[in-house]
Amino acid sequence: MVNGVAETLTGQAGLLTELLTSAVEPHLKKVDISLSTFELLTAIRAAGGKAKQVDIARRLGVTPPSLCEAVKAAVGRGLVSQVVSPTDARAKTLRLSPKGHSTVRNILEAVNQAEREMVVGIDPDELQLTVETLRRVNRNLALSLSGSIP
Amino acid sequence: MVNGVAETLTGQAGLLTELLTSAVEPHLKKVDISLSTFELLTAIRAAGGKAKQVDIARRLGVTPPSLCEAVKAAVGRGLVSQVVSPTDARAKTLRLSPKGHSTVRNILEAVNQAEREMVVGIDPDELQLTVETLRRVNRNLALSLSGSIP
DNA sequence: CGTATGTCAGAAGGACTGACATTT
DNA sequence: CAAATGTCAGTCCTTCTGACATAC
Repeated sequence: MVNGVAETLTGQAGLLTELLTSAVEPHLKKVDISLSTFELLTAIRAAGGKAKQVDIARRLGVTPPSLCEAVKAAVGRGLVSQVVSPTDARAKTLRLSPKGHSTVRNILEAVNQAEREMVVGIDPDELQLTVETLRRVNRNLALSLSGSIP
Repeated sequence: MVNGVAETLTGQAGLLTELLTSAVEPHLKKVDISLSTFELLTAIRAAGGKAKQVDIARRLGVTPPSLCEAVKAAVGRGLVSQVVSPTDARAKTLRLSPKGHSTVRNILEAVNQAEREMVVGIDPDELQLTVETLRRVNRNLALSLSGSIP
């Protein structure tokens, strides 16, 4: 096996994201929100009320029509508001409503608690080193990825 | 921020799996196979020709009817063969055909190359420690997850 | 006039639930 | 007879592509 450590590394990283998703799912179900809707809300939140729909679509990696439907549903549920841009009458900027804000905050609180529990009993320096190593791995991967596009 | 390191840890782990998926996607498209089909093939391969459909369904986390359709498609494309179990006439065991085997092997080769490239220039001991840390994090997370089910 | 933005309409993929035949 | 296994039928959700109106 020429590749053992890297294999287990990706395996454990994948397992981590899978477990974290499992930890969040019950809280999403509790407020009857799908994972993709949650990602939409966090993307809007991260953009800070300054993003047009096309920007959010790019950030989420979906097409404008797909985002349009998702936004329509979120608006219908009172989580998001659309505002026509003052500087461009074609564009609509997205903002979280108060309800949307509190919903995201509640779910993120659950995520944070899972994150706190998962590092119990582990040396902070060791964690820091792990994060650094993952960063370097990701940089390598992103580089070899962008290099293979042409 | 009480939770900084853990946040970035999950962020970097998520980024790693995302990047790895991006690295594999072109190779899947090249042989016109979806990610879910690829996961089906690897699950069958990992089971070593001894698994019934219901076992594979559990491993993949889907319902038996869903697996049934996926299997039907894979059989139709000559990637998988169904064999009625000698010991239980209700059950069908799944095996990869030669074509299925070579398909999986080709894609895994691409995955392995991406994995090799992503650890270039990183100390093997550091990688080993990172894997160990991730294992412990995952164990913590799995525990707190199973503990919150009742 | 060509481009950008959002939206509508139709189609496709993937998964689910419920019902069912067969076997244990 | 009750449970397990695979399958069929129908539905739902999500995303996509293509076409279009409006604004830049």
